[in-house]
Parts: sequence; structure tokens; C-alpha cells
Amino acid sequence: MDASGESELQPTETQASKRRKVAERTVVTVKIGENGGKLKNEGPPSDSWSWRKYGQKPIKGSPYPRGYYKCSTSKGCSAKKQVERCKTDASMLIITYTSTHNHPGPDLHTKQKHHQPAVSQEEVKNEVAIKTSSDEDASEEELFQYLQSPSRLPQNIIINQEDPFTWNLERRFLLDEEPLSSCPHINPSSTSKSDENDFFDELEELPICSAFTRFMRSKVFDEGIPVVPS
DNA sequence: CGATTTTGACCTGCGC
DNA sequence: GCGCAGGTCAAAATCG
Repeated sequence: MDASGESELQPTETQASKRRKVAERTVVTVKIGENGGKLKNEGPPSDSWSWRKYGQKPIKGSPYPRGYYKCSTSKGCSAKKQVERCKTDASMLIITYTSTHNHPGPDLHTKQKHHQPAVSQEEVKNEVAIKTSSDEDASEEELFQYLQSPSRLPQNIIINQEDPFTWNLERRFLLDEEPLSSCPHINPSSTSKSDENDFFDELEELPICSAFTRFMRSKVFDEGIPVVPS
């Protein structure tokens, strides 16, 4: 109840009335290595926030269900995220962040002492793609907040910002020893991967924004993310 | 005992 | 207008 106290304040937007469009969305694709099994199958790569699962639904066209999580770090936080697995790649986790946290993160600026919780070390072979989209305009500030969620940016990171007016960003951090061929969306020529991955398809066509890139880069590096050069 | 997860039902938006 | 699919809520169950 209290969790959705907003509904009382905004009767017009009760329950599922949250339009299926609009609202900023940050899509983070996480590739779990073959060790994916180590993580709970649908267990989202734990970020610094606390999430409480409030629902799960099977998705049409995908053999895997989608989990719905709300931020439990703060009671009034409306941040949500959806976790699902790529229909073509069970090892790919697609996390969609909705809304932003309206409270400081648990480890905000505090450089994480252990930038690598045991979990991260386990799933070393990760690849993350972040695609943000917002009806307004995702400023760096917003993105900064987004970054707080997928805090433990693993090895490979792909950040894309999807803008309603101009598709602009694509950012790639390939710091892992994995060959590009391991990235279906980067190298769709991997035969069967060229299925109906419209999602990945989008990623391919996204132009690169160097400014954003730099921001991200400095951000990531500054955070002390273990960017093992090799 | 409290917090979180699970699961089914309900509601809304969208396409036909 | 109807049906489908997605998203959220709430009660019960489970776990720490």
C-alpha cells in the first residue's frame, strides 16, 4: 500500500496506468559468461541498491519471464527495474531501469572499497550495455544517476542513449579478453544471432557520442572500476 | 519477527 | 468494441 502511496496522490495514474511509453528508461544488457548459472538464473547482477521483487510475468515471444523490481532502499523511491533474459541468448540479461532514485545511493560518491563484491568477481565475464531513453532529455546528471544503479560496471560495457529525437549514443568499453565475436550485437554476422534481435539491431545503428563517451569513461574509471587493461 | 519472494488476479493501454 | 499483452497489487509463503 504505502509502496504505492503515489497512487493515492494521483488517482489518474493508479496501478498500471503508467503509460507503457514515456518515462525514462535505461536498458542495461548484461552478458553473463558461461558461469551464468552461478547467478540465480534471473538474479539481476546486484547493484548497490536494494531491490524488492513485486512481480513476474511471462513475456510474449520470450521463453523467459520478466521480473519486476522496486527500489527498497528508500521507501519513497519510485525507481523500478525489469529484469529479463534475452530470448536468443539465455546468458544475456536485459535490465530495464525505470524512473530514477530520489535518494542518495548506499555508496554514492563513496568509492567502493571493494569495487568487486564476490559476485562481480564471479561473473567476471560480463558485458553490459546501457541504453537510456527519456522523453525529456537525458542529461549527464540523469545518466549519472543511472550509473549509480549498474554500479559495478563489469568488464565490457556498452552504453547507449536512446533519444526520442535523435538516436545518439553508443559507447563501448571492450576491456575484456573476449573477442568481439562474443558480442552478438556487435558482430551480428554470428549467423543465428541475426534473428529478430531488433534490440541489438538498434544498438548497432546508434551513432557514437564522444562527449558522452568521455563522461562515461571518466566516470567509470574514476569510480575505480577494475578496468584491467588486460 | 521482519523482510523478501512467489503467485494469481486485476487493471490499463494498444492493436485489430 | 473486443481481445491480447504488459504492468502492478496484494495475500500467502518462505527465508534470514
